[in-house]
Amino acid sequence: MLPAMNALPIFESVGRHMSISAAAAELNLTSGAVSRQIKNLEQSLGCDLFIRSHRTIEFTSEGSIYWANIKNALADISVATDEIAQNVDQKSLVIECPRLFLQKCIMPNLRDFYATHPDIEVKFVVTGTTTLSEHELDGRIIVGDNPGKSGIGEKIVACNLAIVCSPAYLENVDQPKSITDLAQHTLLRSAEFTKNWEIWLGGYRDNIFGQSRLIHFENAGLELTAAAEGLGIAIVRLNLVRPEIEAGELVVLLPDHIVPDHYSFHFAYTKLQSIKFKAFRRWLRRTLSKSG
Amino acid sequence: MLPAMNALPIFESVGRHMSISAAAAELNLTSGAVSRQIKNLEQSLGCDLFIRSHRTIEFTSEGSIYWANIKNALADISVATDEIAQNVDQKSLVIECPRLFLQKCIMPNLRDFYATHPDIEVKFVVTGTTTLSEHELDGRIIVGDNPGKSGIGEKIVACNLAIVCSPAYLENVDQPKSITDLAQHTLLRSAEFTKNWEIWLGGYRDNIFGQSRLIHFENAGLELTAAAEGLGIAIVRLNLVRPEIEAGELVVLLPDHIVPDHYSFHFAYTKLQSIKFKAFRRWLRRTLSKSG
DNA sequence: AGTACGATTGCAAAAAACTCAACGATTAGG
DNA sequence: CCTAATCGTTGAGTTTTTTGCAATCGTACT
Repeated sequence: MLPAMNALPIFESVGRHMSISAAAAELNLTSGAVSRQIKNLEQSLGCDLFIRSHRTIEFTSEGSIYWANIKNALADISVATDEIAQNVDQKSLVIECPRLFLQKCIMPNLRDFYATHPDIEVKFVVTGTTTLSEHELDGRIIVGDNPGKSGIGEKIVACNLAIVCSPAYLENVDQPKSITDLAQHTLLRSAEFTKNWEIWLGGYRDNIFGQSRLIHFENAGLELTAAAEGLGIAIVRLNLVRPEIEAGELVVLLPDHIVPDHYSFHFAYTKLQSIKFKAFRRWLRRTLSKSG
Repeated sequence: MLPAMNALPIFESVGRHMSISAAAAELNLTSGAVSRQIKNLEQSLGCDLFIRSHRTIEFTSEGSIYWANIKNALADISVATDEIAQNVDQKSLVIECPRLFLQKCIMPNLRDFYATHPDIEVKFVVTGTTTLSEHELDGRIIVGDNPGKSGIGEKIVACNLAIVCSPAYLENVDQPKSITDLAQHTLLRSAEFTKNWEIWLGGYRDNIFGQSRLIHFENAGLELTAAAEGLGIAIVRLNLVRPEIEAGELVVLLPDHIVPDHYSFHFAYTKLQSIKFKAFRRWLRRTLSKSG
């Protein structure tokens, strides 16, 4: 009689760690999911595999015997699989994304990714810095929804547009109370995303741009630094500067006027057949849904 | 590296039969499902396991090696599982159902069930013939929906009420053209389901019963036999007499007046934890959705 | 007593597996 | 040569299973 096959690797992990939560961490699952799988396995077998006490678990005699057998069988399967599997996935994943997104959203979490997926190598490419053809790219993170492309595009995290400045900047000028007040201010602008101000200002665009002082920067990172230095008002994607806001280095102006937007992740249907790609996508979505 | 575990028993079966459809039959799946599982396995491994030609498949060299290894590992798992699994399921399933349903719907298909599940023993109990307490029963098939009971109840097959007689009966009398015409006829009635005529006649009940000739039988099977012998008009559940109708032994009278009804299957939530129960339920639903 | 930690569980969401039906390719029979 | 039948594959939609989240339980430690 064969048991629920997909519960076996989970059982093996739980038995090795002698801990539901440790197994969950290893397998990138929640402890609830692992707990259920074990429970289902036990119920289908008709006998307990673990004795639950306090906050630890230990094998029953059946569990101990079963674990040893399953461990060996899984090892055999693993060896057999490695023998014939030619890692289509051997080359690294290539993901394109905007510079600030890479710095603020990916980098801080990348250590976690490599910790849980030591076998997967990901290469990030900043949008616009290289000319990669479509098929050299495994996935692409962009602002908004990609129009007119085949494949899958999914929203991964909000990146609402807001305007910010440093507290120091406000010491010298009147705090703007409405969009029209911005005509009296210094607006920081980056060449990378020239549209952001236009989108945010909407109908006020021509009016404001005609009167306010503009300072241009090469990229959004510099714009942000300038804002932190008190040079003027920058337009930013809110989720990218959460730490600076929490630290008090930046404050959101006109918080009632925040324009919703989001990043999305795009890739070809066929990518879903790659185990490594799926692992990365899973991690990406999960990481951003927590931090975003 | 571990592959998709639940694809392995499928792969083993396909390799043993050297046929997608034979494996599908063995596993109670459609060939499409099996085909996909194999394809997914191949894609996750990054190499083909079978060569598809004409309408047959054969192993690739990798497939052949892999199959032998997987077969052994699965055998190990199976042995290990049998070692510790104390078949909670060892006792047979007990299912209660109406007599005619058993004869007409279950019996004709039971051979198929035992062929695909030689390890599962099912004991059928005719409703009303024994007094089994609730917890001795694994499931119950009844007409209509079970009111006021906890657990799961699911409609499994239609059993619309219709009236029938043999062609021979019609030779001696005028064929009824409306419900009121039944007053001039002989109505066959069984003690098992006394309500059927009442339900079917609805508002005409008192009127018809007062005038027509009634013959009572002990059970629905006798009533049906009597109808086939030309003794009168019987009320039956349409799906139970489909063979007789197709063979011309019975004809449906007043086919515009068929009262919809259905059998349903009831059981406790906890039964879903038994592999054998789940296999039976699956078979039951599938069999009846085809034949019903 | 209060807090902390690991395991469990109800519920809703996400993912995977399955069925159905249509289709393509090939073979056997007429 | 054409028609019917068979086997495997595929697209679309549905069902089942798995999972995450968050609340909860029970015990140990402070």
